[in-house]
Amino acid sequence: MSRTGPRRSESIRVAVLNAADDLLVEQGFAATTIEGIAARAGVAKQTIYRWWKSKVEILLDALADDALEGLAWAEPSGTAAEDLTAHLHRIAGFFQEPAGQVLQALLGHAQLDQGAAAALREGFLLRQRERDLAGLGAIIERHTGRTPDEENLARLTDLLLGPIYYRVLVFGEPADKDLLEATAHLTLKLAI
Amino acid sequence: MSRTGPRRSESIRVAVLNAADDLLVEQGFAATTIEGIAARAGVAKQTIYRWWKSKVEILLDALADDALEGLAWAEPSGTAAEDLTAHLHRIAGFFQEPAGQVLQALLGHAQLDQGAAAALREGFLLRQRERDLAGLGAIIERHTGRTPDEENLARLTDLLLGPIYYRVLVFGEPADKDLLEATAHLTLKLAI
Amino acid sequence: MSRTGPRRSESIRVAVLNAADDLLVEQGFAATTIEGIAARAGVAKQTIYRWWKSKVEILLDALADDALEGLAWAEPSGTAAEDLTAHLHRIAGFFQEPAGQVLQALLGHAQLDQGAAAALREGFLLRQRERDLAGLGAIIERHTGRTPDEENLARLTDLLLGPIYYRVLVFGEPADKDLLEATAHLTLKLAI
Amino acid sequence: MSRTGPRRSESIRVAVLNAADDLLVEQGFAATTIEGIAARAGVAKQTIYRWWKSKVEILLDALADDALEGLAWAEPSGTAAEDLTAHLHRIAGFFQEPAGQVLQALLGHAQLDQGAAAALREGFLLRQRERDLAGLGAIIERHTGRTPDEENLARLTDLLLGPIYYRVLVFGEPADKDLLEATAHLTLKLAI
DNA sequence: CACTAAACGAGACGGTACGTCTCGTCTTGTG
DNA sequence: CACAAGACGAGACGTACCGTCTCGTTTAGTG
Repeated sequence: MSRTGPRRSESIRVAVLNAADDLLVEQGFAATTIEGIAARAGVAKQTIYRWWKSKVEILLDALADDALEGLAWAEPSGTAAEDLTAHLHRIAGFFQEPAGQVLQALLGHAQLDQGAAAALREGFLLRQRERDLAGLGAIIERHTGRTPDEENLARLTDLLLGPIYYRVLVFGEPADKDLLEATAHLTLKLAI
Repeated sequence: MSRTGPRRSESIRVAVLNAADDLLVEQGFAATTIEGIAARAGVAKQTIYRWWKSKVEILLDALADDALEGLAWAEPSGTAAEDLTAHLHRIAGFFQEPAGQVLQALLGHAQLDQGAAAALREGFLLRQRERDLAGLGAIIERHTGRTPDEENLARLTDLLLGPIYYRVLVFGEPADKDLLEATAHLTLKLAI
Repeated sequence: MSRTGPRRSESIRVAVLNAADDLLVEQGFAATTIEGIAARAGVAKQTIYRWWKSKVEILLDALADDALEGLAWAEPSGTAAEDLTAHLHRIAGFFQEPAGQVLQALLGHAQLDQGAAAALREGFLLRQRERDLAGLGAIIERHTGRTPDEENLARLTDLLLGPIYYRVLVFGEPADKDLLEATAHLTLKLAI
Repeated sequence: MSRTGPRRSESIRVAVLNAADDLLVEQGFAATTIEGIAARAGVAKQTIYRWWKSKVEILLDALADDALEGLAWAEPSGTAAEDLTAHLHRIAGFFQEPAGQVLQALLGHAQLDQGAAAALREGFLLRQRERDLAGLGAIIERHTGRTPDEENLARLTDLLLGPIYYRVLVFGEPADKDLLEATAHLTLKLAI
């Protein structure tokens, strides 16, 4: 016997996530307040508090939809170097998009708040880590015929993704083409 | 003709920087408020606002003293690989110390606030970048006898430091020994 | 042709009135919210709003049953002074009972809300006024053989009841025995 | 050594009391919210909460200035009956003025809230009671040459003021001329 | 004995005000 | 004139109820 009464409104959920996204891109993280989101989404504050605990949760929700796509690995389709370089470009481009800015903000906030850090990890980063390991593993396997062991794969992933995140998070600017290619080649060199 | 009246009190400056440092480590960035710093330092709020524009500036000030030391490159003293690995360990250790936590917090906040990002860049990151370029350049030069050109050196620095910052900023945990060594070796391989 | 479907549930009506009564006595008027009444009565909010417009209406409903009895005039049975004094004691006692507290709260709220004042007047006070006029009139008539004219009777009623309400509403405490007796005697003195 | 720093702003105090007064008269007690008072007075909410605990305290403060004057006893100047009647008219008129409406609202709210009742008692009613006892006592003394004992005086005061408050608080309308005169005469009759 | 049709529980929703918190500015008197 | 103390305007916080609304479910009658 399912429960009675009205169900959670999907249109509200979407409106809130969009409002949060928009505010973050337009005004930045600090100005993205629950009140602001509520006003922008045309929704009562209490309605937001009913479904989300904090703006971090909202942004995490918003991220879940968009980032999985933006950071997805394409099917291997060329040489290993081409595939890797293409993926790095994909990442660099992602951080220019709204969803990428959301991720960047959440990563920033995670440095300042243990709880947010844990939530981001559980809600997004670990999942993404799996996909990164799998994506890189698939390319290596296709190229060498062998599946790298877990430990090596993890290390290779850090080597591959480290520099690009470093440029974005520390210097606030996307990595340039040459760096991406160098990173891809170097990672491959170690992988073989 | 020098002006009359009391001059800026150095003891207040130190008390404020220490209070900020302490609060950040003990309570985190969000709880490190100007009000809190003032109370902890036994100083009036207005006095702080007279000399600093924001808590970011205070922390930047605090960082200036400590981080330059914590992230300094030692004189080359062994093989290139040894020197690089040692420096990476130094960095990893730095993020466990108070000064490292201040830097981490400022990097986090920089993702959320354009102004803070610029201030951090001007006040610390660019200076540190120079030192990283110089430090890595010196090691390569000692090993190969040749000075790498600027472009290559920048790329090598990103490859070297990227993974370690990636692990700290994205996963909130220090890079493990193996990753550090792999990074150092790989960077060297490309450098030669 | 009478309509189909379930009829208004009497048990709900009683449960709501009791819940309201109880809450008022236990928690006070402000804490007597529609939500609280609904929860206490085990009833949906909408069900309450279907049958009552406000908590004032609910309390008025609750009063209707009890207060008519609590403020009723007994049959004249002794000397006029005795009867009057007895009735005043009845009133003083009434304000200690739950129903009396409900009336007191409604009188209080009526000072703050024109609509509630009107509702209380229509729903209770005017009816009670009639009964007070009649009750006092009957005693005077039995004592003097004459029926006082309306205007005089109204004035006498105000003189009789004023002090006791004054003590309750202004000082929050029941009138003492001596005041009640003095009031009764004085009213009689003027009546003759 | 007196303390440093800014002092409480008297102009703010006055602005808040006036705003509260105005709102109460224009919109009623329920619509007289702290937020509304703050907005109307051009003052931050926090500033209100710094100096007053609730809107009741604000209104009490507002009352303190005005009501002492509005309910003051004039110097005896005619016959006792004239003086008493004049004072009753004064009271009746007072309830038509803003200050009177404030008192009426506070009396109303006192029925609903123990704390407010106590505050009203302490902050106003007891003081006023003293003045009423003294005022009536003075008139009686001038008329009879004797000072009534305390107990009698209290009873006489209740008899004198009861009916007029009764008409206002229970029926929401001022007592008519005849009732005031009858009350005054009757009280006097008992006093002698 | 279906077939209405309203009553009912549950509770989501847009609002308003609450009382609290912290911000950055401004004001006042002391050393 | 730097400083402590702290009042002040501003505005977001998270909570409590408001009164309205939408859902299934339950409960009479009517045909």
